[in-house]
Amino acid sequence: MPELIADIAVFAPLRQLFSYRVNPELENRLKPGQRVQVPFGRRRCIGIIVKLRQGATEKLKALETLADDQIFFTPELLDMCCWAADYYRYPPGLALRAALPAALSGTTTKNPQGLQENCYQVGPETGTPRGTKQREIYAFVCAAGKVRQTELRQKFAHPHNSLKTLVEQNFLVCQQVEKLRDPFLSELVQADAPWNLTAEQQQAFKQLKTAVENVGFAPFLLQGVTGSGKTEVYLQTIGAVLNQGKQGLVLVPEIALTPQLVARFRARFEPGGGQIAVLHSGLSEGERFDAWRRIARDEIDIAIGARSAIFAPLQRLGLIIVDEEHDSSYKQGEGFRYNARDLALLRGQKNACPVVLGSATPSLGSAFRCANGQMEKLVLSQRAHAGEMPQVELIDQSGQAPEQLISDALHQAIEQTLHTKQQVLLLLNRRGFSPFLLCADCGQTFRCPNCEITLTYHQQARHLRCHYCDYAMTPPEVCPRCQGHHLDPEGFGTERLAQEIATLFPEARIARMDRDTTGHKGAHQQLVKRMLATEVDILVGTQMIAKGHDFPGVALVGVLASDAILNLPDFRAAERAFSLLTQVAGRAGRTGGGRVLIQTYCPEHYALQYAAAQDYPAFYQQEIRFRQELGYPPAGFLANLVLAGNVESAVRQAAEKLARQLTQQTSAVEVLGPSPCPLFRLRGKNRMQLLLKAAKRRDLRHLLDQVERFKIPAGLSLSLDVDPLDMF
DNA sequence: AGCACGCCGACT
DNA sequence: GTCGGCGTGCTC
Repeated sequence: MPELIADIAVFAPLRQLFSYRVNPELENRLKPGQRVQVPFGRRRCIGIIVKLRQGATEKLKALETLADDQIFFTPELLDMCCWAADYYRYPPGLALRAALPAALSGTTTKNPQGLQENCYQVGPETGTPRGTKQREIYAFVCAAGKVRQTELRQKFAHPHNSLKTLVEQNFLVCQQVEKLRDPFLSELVQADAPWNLTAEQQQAFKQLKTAVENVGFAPFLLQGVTGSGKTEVYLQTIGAVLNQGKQGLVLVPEIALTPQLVARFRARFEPGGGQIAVLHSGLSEGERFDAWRRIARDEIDIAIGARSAIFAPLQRLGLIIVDEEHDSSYKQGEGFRYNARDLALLRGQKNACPVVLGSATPSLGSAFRCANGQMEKLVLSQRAHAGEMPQVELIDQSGQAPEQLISDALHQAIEQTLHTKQQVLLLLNRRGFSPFLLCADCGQTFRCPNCEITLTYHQQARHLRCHYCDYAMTPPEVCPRCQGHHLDPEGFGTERLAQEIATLFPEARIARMDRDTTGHKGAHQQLVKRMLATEVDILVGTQMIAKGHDFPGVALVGVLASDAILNLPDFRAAERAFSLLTQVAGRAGRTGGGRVLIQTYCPEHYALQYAAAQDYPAFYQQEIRFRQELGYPPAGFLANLVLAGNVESAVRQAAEKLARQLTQQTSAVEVLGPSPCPLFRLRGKNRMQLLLKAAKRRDLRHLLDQVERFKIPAGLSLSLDVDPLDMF
């Protein structure tokens, strides 16, 4: 007797689907993509219906209940997730779970309510409050009407006690409202009309508009030099999408770093009634869930977000934009190791809509696709607003004393720039004060007990910190080995650079931007604002300063220790360096006539040469030849296997055994290693890695099937990264 | 992942 | 005599 069966991806780390009987009363209410509760072993579990079919149900347990009244997976999205789970070798239930906001990924059907917060308004008492602070707050609330506690916290330091008194004395009344602390939505934006396009922008827009109107998958690479106005092309193309009654999805590398981009979308579309959902990391669980739910309820026209927004449940998707598509943050580095840029192309296929990958320095993979005719290239070679491309010079440091951090040429250029009241950016891709503390007497250094990498010295915080696991310790007064008193910081990080710059240019106003100074919320935006208000003359920072924002006042960019970027043990080091240097160079002279000085010990390196010449095509030609010769992506395919465990010898033995077994299987896949991971011990585990390299994706996939059959010894874990971006 | 079963050490 | 350590086995 055939009855209805639901195949369900249960939220558990298991590779198969599980089948359940559907009782007649639920039969008509079920659809693929729904979240349901099922009995699973001795407990109940949440899962997603992947498929409904007819079949024999005798031995099956029955599906229990629906978890929501909405569906968070459209058929296309569900398809994409299942494909991705298979491609990235991740359990389908966990892959689908990763596509949901945290609030829905729990193991119960209980959904969160939006968080509550206090909201104050003027109360019945009409006198004057006693304290100065109380009077200030009271006046502020009188002027503003209803004010949320969040806002008061921003305006006044620690208002809590004053507020309590004001409420007790009936100056204010307090009520609970749903918390809304979205920094993007609390800021008002000014309406903005489409700008006039340059001839190149017009050309690109025309093609994109045609693609948007001819329903169907169409992949594009929008390659535009920094300042060429890619955003305006996005905006007008989205306009065309909305005109078609469809929705746009915009992915950005790190939303916290791109408030300006979000502001432009809001300015363009909100005045006309466009609804924008911003999915950023600053949202609380409840807020994120609300934004998600609004998308699922089809109340949104444009969704903007980082990596995970590729799973936004848009139903009338008409365009996907991946901004700064080369950025490595699109790749999730642990758990479900998907790449949102690659999934964007897949989702475009499933949803039959165009996909635009935008970048000034496209990933080699995307450029390769264009070269093979799999993707159409649109080029913006000119800056949109007057500005000339900056002039880039390489400064050869090889003859210079190693302790001289700033070359004479850079020193002079900084002086000159300060003299003309313009701003300077200095890039040093290493935070902290100095990369290590060294005993001058016996050579003792300090390493992380978990990761064994050297601990970075942070002077301001007065501690040594591991930049991988965040372990911290107070530096000792005397050397623990020889009792000497000469523990000296060696080398430079941004903190020390800022200090050094302050002594070299005592009259300059200096700020630092890196993960240490932008830790708390809003700090990054604060720094950007100070730069824009020209309250800073020299901004020192890590690669963070190269991302996302326009600083019109910057006339000089200096790059220190560019070799450190170039010499990372990774076949993509040159691509990274080229990209970072080009991006940071683009920060100079957005309004014309900027200068970029790159200090280096190997000025002949092609990545530096072509970055200096701003010649992407030439860089691509040379780099792709190298990849082809060695079979690296995009000319080949990689998977990285990592065995981890507490016992070093057990990890080593298992890795060797696995390597032997895989080598015997096939000659179509090269098995490299096993070798200790670049960070052999990370977070206390011993780790060995095996890199699999194949010319054909099929061969690699077949070998990965074998990997899954490998019996992992007790106490060890094996993780698998398909298309790894970095091999740390 | 959970949550059970199972087989060996120190406690009222 | 038990309480409880976490090894390993299973989940439609």
